[in-house]
Amino acid sequence: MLQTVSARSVVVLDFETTGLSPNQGDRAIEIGAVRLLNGQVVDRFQQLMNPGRRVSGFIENFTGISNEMLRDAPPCEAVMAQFADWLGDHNLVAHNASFDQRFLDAELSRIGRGYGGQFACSLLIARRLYQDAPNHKLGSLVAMKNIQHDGVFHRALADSEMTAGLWLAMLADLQRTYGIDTPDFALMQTLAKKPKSAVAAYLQKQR
DNA sequence: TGCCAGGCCCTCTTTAGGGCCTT
Repeated sequence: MLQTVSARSVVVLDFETTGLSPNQGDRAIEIGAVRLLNGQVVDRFQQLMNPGRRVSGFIENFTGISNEMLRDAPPCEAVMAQFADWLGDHNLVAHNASFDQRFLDAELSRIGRGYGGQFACSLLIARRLYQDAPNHKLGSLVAMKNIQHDGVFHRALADSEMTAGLWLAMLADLQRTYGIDTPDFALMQTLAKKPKSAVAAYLQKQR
């Protein structure tokens, strides 16, 4: 029964970080996530975390997360342990998932934790479904698909909510445009790997 | 000292280079 629930619900994840690469010493400073079940947000997770060092002025400006805000935040290790418990074995979605996966893996590895779910990338799927979009940045796709948002960008929970909205919009377009009744997670993962030229034919076969 | 991401994807490609995305 748990497996059925996990297969149908996904966690949409977003990190704010000190930089682009955990391999270069960058750390997470905020995690935001929503759990989607049957097209609805049924749970949320949001937490700032103290990476143990000061963040750059660029990151303060980019995210609006200041060193002062992080000073009293719990350490990454404590937050990530909470998140691992919350995440369980759910599958994951993120915009440019390879980025968030690298940080999730790096932060969980530090505390000897892991996760059982798999990732799907909303960026790779959007590049295939919306091939004529001017670009595939999260903010641009949110505007193009008229996805509701509160005007906050580059904060973890706000970005995860918008990514969740994009995910649902893509599922709806697969139903509407291609007649796929219940596009599941595995179909989305497969779609993300298809050559763009093969997308239409692949989706026709899934009807 | 000086350097510094990584993966996808296109093309003036594949014995490579550069733009797009994420912070």
